[in-house]
Amino acid sequence: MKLASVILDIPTQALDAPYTYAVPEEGLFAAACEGAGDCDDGPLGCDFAISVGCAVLVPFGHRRAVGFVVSIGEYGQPGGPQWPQGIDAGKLKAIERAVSQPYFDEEGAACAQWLSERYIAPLSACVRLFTPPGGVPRMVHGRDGGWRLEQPAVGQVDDRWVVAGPAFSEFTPRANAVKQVAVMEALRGGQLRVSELTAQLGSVSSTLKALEAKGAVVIEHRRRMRGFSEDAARIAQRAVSGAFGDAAGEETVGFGEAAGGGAVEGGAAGFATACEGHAGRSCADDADLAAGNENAAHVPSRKPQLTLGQEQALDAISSACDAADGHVVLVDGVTGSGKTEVYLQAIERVLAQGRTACVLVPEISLTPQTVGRFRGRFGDTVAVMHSRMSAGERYDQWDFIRSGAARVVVGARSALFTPLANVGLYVIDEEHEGSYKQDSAPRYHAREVACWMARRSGAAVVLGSATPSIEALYRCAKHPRWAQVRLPERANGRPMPAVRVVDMAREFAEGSRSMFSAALTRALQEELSQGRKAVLLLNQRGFAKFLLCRECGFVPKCPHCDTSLTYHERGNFLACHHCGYRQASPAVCPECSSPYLKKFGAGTQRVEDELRCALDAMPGVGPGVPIIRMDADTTSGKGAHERLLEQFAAAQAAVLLGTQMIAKGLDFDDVTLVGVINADTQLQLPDFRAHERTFDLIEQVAGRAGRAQLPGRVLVQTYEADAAPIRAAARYDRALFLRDELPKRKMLGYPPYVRMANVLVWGAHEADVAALARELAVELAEQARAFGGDGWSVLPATPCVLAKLRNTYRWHVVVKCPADADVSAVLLPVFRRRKADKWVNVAVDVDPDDLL
DNA sequence: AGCACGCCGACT
DNA sequence: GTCGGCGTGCTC
Repeated sequence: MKLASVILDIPTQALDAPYTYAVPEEGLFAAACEGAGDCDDGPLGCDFAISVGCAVLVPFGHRRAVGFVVSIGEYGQPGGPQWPQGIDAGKLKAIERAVSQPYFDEEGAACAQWLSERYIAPLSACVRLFTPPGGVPRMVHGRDGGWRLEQPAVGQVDDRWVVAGPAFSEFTPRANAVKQVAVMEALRGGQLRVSELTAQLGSVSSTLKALEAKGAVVIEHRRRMRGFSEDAARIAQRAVSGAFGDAAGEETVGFGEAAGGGAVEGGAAGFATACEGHAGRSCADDADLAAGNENAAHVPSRKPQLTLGQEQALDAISSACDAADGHVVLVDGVTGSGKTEVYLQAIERVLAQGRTACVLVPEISLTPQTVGRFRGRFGDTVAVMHSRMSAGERYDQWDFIRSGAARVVVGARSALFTPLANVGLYVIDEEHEGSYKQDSAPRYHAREVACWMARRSGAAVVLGSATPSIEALYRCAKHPRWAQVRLPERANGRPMPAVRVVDMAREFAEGSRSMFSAALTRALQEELSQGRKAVLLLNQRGFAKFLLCRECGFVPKCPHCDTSLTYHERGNFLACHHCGYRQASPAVCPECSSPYLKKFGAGTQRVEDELRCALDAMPGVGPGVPIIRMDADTTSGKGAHERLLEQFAAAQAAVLLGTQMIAKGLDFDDVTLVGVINADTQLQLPDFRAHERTFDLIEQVAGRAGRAQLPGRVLVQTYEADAAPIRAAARYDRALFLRDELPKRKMLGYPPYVRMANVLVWGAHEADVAALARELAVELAEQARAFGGDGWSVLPATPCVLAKLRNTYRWHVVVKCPADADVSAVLLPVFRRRKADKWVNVAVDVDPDDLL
């Protein structure tokens, strides 16, 4: 008997296990659709073969449910589905039918399984990562109270095209058939969309019908690829206005050609052959899906001469690829060292071997410029996947990947789960970025998933960063499969801009109350009055309130944890959210007795107002110099991000004022000044990664200045001028930073010296939350003692730093174990046997990015 | 006794 | 997530 293991698409803890069903013999073959009247299941209306990765309809209790097949095979076959415990043969039900094409293969199923165990996450959530954007079939309540299967709203869209028919050349319309003449005339220039024809000539439907009956034209339905041409148009515009990607040592590669436009049939053939599986639908013209991005056609750009460092990096990557065992190469290169060019050439080699490449980029740097660099080199074989695309665009890209025509995928972390076959190389750019960690279940880290996938499939992983994570550096030092390559020089030979640290405590002592120091004000005036541009970074991360003495820079710290204490308005006390220590809030600075103890936190809006006043008062600057503000508020709309950058690029002198999102990816030749308004906020976050993030941020943002011929300078305002991360960043001295940071991490028990799991507990009633968190802490401690052993510890349950968020109270329990221990394996049983609580939620964050 | 409600467990 | 079984407790 053939069995299938099915994960139900019902996100409930009680149902989160594989269910075994019998596979009906006829279900293994796709039955051809008999006729239009037969199927009421939506647009596809056809049967699919039951195989791994399919959505299937299964009987479940008294109803039917949708699930996903994760394994299939003859009963008893090793590795195949298990016979369910306590179920006798008669009780085993059969899958009703498959309701979709396969979304993933056996490897995808294995990955979902691994994810659920590694990140202690629901299987259904892990499987869902692999499903196409726009959704999957699901059971819904009908109006009559019954249940019916609903197909996803998002699917493919077709355009109707008019092409010359078999009798095109012989046919001459009657002279008074004005529209027919016009249509025939228009067609002489080539095929056209019906919509274009309608726009030119008005209603043409009856005309076309008549022409089609005569055989003069044929109306074809062809799939449309959404989103492509708009993207390409924007890239072209950008190329003209002169702002482009991380392209040190290169001209505006590829963009110039793109601006010219013109249709080229690129990469289409593969899609046409691969799409024969679309049952019951004509897909001969799906080739157009790939070719339909008319404006996006690129002439492959020429390769620039590599620097010695780039050559070495490329060699290391080639060896990693040859090893075919999940080797990892960390490309540790300063901003502007030409990491992207290394990726491009490494990908080229992988493609030449017939394999594909998956490139991950942080969401915020996934701009048209970034995509343009890849399309410039690999043309229409590049698929793109990120959250700012519409569901339709993402669906089309997903399907394009599944067709096999896409050879390179560039996307955010979720691009790992697209159906790209035969991946030979995973590239993770800006590897240190926090956005590679998903903040909902499964809380995976893209780096870890890529490494797992690479190991399984004999691929290699390239990590790139100017500021690699401490974890990555540590693994390069310890792990035989990890290697590090340095690119210490910019590809164009320009020096890194000088960084000056401005001591704001001293400024304050000298009587300045402004958030802009005298040095920054002077620098702004000098640069802007000469028609150059400035980027100001407002570091908003770290909105947890803390106290800071404006005279000496003192910040109250926890005596046990070396994290800053968080200020609580209600009750006026300071608390450590790691160990629970608390003390009354001091009235004056404990160090210098100053009464100027400031609660920290300032919004972009306020900074913009103050900056406006400052600029208006400057000789040679004044109200004519625009301030372009980029933060979560001003970039929410589709394309807003690009629009703001275009404004900045187009302006003469201008200031770009923004949060984190301006720290990377953007690259303007005429930016000569970079200012960090408040380097401290992040530094003082009560979190173990606070110093690392501060160091990273300054290094990253410094790289934005003086990238071309004009020298750049960087001003970093801080109340903590002596703090190691700031001093080290100002000198581009990572070793100095690590000498300060690593001993602390080791002593206090933080990564990379330990592994952690953060057990989050949240709910509407704090008492319930606290009680459950304490209960869990006890249970986890017992489990750790029994199955963990030496080097394991479970910290007491405490409120999170962000103790109340959107009206829910948050507590957490931190588990630590040795760096080489399997924290998930020990904790998993505790959470698998736990029943869900009605009022209080629990989630586990394995290898958390922060403990907030 | 008859019924409303809520909790618990099954669901392959 | 949904449903049915069963216990509790209230009402006729």
